[in-house]
Amino acid sequence: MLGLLHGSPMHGYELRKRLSSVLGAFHAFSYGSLYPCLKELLARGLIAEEDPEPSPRARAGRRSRIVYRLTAEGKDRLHELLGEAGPTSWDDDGFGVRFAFFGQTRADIRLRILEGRRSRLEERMEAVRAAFARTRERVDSYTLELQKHGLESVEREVRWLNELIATERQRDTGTAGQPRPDETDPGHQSTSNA
Amino acid sequence: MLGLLHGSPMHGYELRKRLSSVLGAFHAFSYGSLYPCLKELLARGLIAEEDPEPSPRARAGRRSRIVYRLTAEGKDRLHELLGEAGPTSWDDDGFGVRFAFFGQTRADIRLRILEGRRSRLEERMEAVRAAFARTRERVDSYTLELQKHGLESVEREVRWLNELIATERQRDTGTAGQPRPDETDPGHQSTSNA
DNA sequence: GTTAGCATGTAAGGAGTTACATGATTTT
DNA sequence: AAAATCATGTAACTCCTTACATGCTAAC
Repeated sequence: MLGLLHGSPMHGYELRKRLSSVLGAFHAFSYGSLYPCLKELLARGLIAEEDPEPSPRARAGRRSRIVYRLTAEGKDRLHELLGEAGPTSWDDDGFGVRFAFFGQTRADIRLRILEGRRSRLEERMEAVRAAFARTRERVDSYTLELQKHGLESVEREVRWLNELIATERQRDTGTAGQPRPDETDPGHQSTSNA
Repeated sequence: MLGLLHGSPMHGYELRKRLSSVLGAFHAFSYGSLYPCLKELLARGLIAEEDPEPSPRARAGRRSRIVYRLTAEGKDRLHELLGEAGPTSWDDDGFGVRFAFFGQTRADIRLRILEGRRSRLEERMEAVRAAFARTRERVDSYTLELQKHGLESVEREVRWLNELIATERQRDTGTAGQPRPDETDPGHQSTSNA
């Protein structure tokens, strides 16, 4: 939520829609948790109500939408969270959220997160492969097929991470002094950029 | 848990280890939920305590391990659950569990579950692609890359399902009268089978 | 005989959902 | 003006985890 509000001020209802679309693959939140969360962030001073700009046509008692914006403290906390190491940044959700806001993250931290995620996946692969070897003869072929598919998915993600890491390194060393604001896109093939 | 106990009677501690290895990719359970669950299944009569076989060396008050076995009612309930249609059988967890016990599931139900999962994934892909087209120009390249990777993962699973479905259909029509207990393995490439 | 790991259990609490309640704005 | 949808919020509940408490069994 802090990450989305960093982009632009928003009200809760829209926040939820964006949450579903940006993090849709990982997680969505119901209003039952979203609004209490906004409340707490407000109490902690990380976000603030945008005062309703006194535009010509605005009615006095207009209190339907409540637009929140990120405070300076909120910005600090956001970058603290995005840069945080540890288990929370390696699991599916934690990594996904951090990656989604890579655009607002320092290059060295990006690299650390990508590498952390890769190590974690490699550990998991080793564990699965070990269990694989141990139980190979005792499980039916469906279980085997499932495990194989899972393993290949993880292998695929590791290859993806390798590409991203290579691209990050290249950008780091190759264009040290000349930041290129565009061209942030790591080796893509088809998606037409506008 | 019913599925694992269908394989062979077990005590809670071991049940948890198997749960982690079979469903590891999807979910693991802590003892704090496992033992209460066993208790409830016992109360509902779906499992029963295996009476400690009076082996020569067994002491009287031996109450360290409690081995549970599936009752007839438990077996019924298991097959009812595995064959159940609806959302619970299409999400990641639900499908994973059902697939893991395909060996104990009727062929027509297997097919229905595979096809249900495929439809669900295809719906999701359509939704993501739509969001993709809508927001393409407004998101940074990292978000785009993430969505692309997610989409490709789903596409990969759909291809996997297609293979499985084809294999199921083949087995259904091709070898109607002659069940081949081995050769259950659908078109695999590398894994050496013992 | 003491440490390490097996084995069972419970109580407190975190995190999020569902279902409900309410009102404002836009569309038909 | 009715219906749909936008928008905010709360209370009860579900599900699971963490942390703790307890004893057994095997190894050194």
